[in-house]
Amino acid sequence: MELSERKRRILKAIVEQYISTAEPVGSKAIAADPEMNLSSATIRNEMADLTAMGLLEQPHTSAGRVPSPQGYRIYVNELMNEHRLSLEETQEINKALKQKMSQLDSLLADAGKVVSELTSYPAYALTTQVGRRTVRRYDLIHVDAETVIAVLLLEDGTACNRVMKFPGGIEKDLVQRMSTVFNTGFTDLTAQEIDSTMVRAAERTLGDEIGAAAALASYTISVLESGGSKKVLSGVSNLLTLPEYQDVNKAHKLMDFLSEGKELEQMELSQGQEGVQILIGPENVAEELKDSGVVLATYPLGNNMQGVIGVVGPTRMDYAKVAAYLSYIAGGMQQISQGTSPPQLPELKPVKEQDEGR
Amino acid sequence: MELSERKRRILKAIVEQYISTAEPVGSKAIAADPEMNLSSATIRNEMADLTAMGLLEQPHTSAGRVPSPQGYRIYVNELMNEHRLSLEETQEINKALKQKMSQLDSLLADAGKVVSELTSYPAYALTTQVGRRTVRRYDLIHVDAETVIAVLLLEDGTACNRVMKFPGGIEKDLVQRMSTVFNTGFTDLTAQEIDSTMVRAAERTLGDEIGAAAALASYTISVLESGGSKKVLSGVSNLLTLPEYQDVNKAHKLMDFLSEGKELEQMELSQGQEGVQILIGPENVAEELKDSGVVLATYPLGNNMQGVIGVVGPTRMDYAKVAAYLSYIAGGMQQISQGTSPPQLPELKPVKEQDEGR
DNA sequence: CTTAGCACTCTTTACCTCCGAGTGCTAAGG
DNA sequence: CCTTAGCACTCGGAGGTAAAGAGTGCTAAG
Repeated sequence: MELSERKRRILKAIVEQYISTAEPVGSKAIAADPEMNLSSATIRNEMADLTAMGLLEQPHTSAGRVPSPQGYRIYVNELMNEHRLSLEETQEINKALKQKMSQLDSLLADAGKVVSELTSYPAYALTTQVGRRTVRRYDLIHVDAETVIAVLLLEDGTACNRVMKFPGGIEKDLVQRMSTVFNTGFTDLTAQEIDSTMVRAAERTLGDEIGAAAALASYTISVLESGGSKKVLSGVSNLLTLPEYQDVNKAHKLMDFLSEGKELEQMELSQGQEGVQILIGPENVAEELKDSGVVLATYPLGNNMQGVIGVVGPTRMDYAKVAAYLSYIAGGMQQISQGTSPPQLPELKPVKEQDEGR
Repeated sequence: MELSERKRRILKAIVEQYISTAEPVGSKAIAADPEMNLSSATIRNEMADLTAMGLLEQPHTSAGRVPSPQGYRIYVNELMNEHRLSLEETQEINKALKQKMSQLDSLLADAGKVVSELTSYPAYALTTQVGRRTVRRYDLIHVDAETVIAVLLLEDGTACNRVMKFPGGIEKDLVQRMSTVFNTGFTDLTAQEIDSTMVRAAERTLGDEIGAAAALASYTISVLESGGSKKVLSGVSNLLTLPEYQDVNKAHKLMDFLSEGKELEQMELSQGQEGVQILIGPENVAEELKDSGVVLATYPLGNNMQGVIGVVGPTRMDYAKVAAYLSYIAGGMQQISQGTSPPQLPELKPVKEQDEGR
């Protein structure tokens, strides 16, 4: 069936109404809109059509309609007005970001916090590595008889360290030889390329009986695998204010899922993508998100790194607004990370189209 | 009124029953205990007394009794059996800790996670600095003509690094001398004690014209100022499984409060204290915790640092068990941070007495 | 094609009653 | 004098029913 202009207007009205009330919306409520010069009966007919087309759903016979994920999709792709950030909104965001813009590490955390505060939904902030991640150079500092600091300089120019303790003591000589062995044998390798035979070989070469090589190798792998990716989750408890999560069980499941950080996979999927993405209900990969909505904004972050900011909420989320916020903040993050000052003007990318998700 | 031996036994039974069921407990339930050779009528009389003494409360006339905060206090101070960790329990803890015991940084986070998983309550892990925060040792790694990695080993045993770029190039010799200068002149100083005259003096001594010393000094200050206090919260969503937080509103308030990290003040109060502390209901300073229980374990953490692990739960928490867990894990954390291997044997400190809280 | 009208469906809410758990009190028994 | 059996009483929770309300689909008329 064709999606007439009128049907589109009705769908839009329904989605927006539902977004703000979280209650199934009936024909009368729509007819009440002065913009809509139609009687409730006519609207009922149209709604019946929209339901038949799979864009609306009916919780039960005598309830109003609720947008289906497909309905949301159409709304997001075609019907949604872009939310223009008001001057106050941008000022608010700028203020919040500026206050916290002390360090990139904490910036990430704070960006998440800002987003979750502004949107009242849980928010994610994370960085991921796009390309090959390897160690360029090892430095081992022998601090005292039992302590070594391992410093790994990665190919992307960042360094990380770990204090390693060897209760039985560790020889300075062993540390030095280990440094040589690792710098020749373990550089330019990804986490996958390091395997236990290599480690055992190194142990033999070194005469290492205290597992020092193994410890260093496993640290290396953990660093490489962590993908330099950091992630921060903020504002989970916001879920509890939403009517859809009044059911403690439901809330608990989602919160658990979020704190586990598993949805990272989801976000990794979106790595290639640029700009703002919206994932509605079943379009999400993770089972736990099948009836939630996710809005993601990605931004480049130098050195093969990519930042992602994400918001998780009910399917009935105010996509227009959230997308605008995320887009703006992602832009700000990018600029900050490039050392330029925080953004002063709202600059919105159009919301990206994307496949219909069944 | 005197607290007879029999009353004490009854109070103990009531508290324990309530801890495990979360339901008001009636006289019959207590009388059913074969240890208790009394009829329900007698118990009722005693319960009436205990209620008069303010140790029990009655939600409504025809419900059983619930321990009052004072009742808990007496239970915790005098009646509670110390929970001996079973072999399985210690093994479980050790296993969990060992798996995660990779790095002190993440150890903190992981300790919190372990605790919250083991106890099914939200858990806090944090370190605070009691006294001075200083650098113990500087290591400078000259990577290439333009690049130096500075590694700072702090007094608390953690290390941090930064990659420093000098676009005009930096001499290996300068780096080496700088290392000496900083190791002699800038260790054991707090952020406040480092001032610009020192930095200028160092620059002169070094013949440093590229601001290397200044860069290192400012990095040092930023690290020291960042206040080594870290805190991690885990397992908040566990609240939602508890019957007392089925009320979404209540849960939300507490969760919000916890994520804000405000109760840190609370924990700071307990800084001086050693060992395990238990704070019941109104004994908590924070309004939001007035009907929760908090168990805290503190442990020394190298020079001037102190670690705190805390668990927040309903007043009806299994204090004996939680205290045992925390005490054990705090002991483990301390040992790990001192570089010895993870603990193998349960070693419990007696639960500390403490003033009655009004 | 639109719309008023109407019968019908289904949820929500209020209200009521009944049941059971638990109490406090009294009186009898050791 | 303490313990215990018995009993009347209280009160919250479960279950059931009825009424209210919201919304629908269909029909027929404009």
